[in-house]
Amino acid sequence: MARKTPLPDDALELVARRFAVLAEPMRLRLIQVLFAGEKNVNALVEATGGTQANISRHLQTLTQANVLARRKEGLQVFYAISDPSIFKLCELVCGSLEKQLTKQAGVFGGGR
Amino acid sequence: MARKTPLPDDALELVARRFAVLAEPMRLRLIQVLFAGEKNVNALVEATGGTQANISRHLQTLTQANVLARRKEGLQVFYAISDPSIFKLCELVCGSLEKQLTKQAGVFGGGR
DNA sequence: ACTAAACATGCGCATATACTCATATACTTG
DNA sequence: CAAGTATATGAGTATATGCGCATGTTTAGT
Repeated sequence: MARKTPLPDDALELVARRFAVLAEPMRLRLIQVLFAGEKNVNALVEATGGTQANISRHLQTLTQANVLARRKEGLQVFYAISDPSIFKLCELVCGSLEKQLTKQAGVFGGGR
Repeated sequence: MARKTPLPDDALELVARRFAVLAEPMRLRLIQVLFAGEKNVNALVEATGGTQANISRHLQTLTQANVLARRKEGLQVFYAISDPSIFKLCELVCGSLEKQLTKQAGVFGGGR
């Protein structure tokens, strides 16, 4: 992003939208659960403890942002992470936050 | 983030907040301008074309999130990027978006 | 002490969006 | 075709937040 030409407003809004998609705890929870692999909606509802309607909406948001991929199989719909950069994104943010929080309490599990 | 222990809700909210800070075009604009180095508020107002009040608020948000560092010098206040992970974050998102948009129009400049 | 400059902040408005409830749609099975 | 299951969506509400306007606060100069 250290480019000579500044990003136009259109591009900035796209980047902002991208970050906004990741700015909700429930969506992060879904992403985290999907790190283990593809899951159908019902499994995600149970894993997250959310309501079916709400989970469905979040899945729609994540899919429209091309973060998740949607695969329909009979009655069920399976979702999976489709953008590999999500892994690094989350690692970066977690690492940065851990550094910041080292001075304070340990909200994060153990290490790394 | 592919850890065995799932992140607790507290941590997820922290991560979400982190992303939310980066989910505003004007804040991204500020960050982009600051990639070139430390600047005072007036310079940032002129560079972004925003109002002084609004820029000041965004700077406060970014500083509270430890994305920027604040340095007071006489009448002026200088801001600079304090979290180096911001660079990689923006690169990752931009790269991912460019890939997605390759099929469509070229909103981005030339492409690194 | 007064004035001016640089920055921050209280307040109100408008908009966005996450959530819940109820209902609709799509598909399978009998 | 009827009924049931899995998922999606429309409507309404509550909360959050970005913006503009006006004003407050801090510091420098005379």
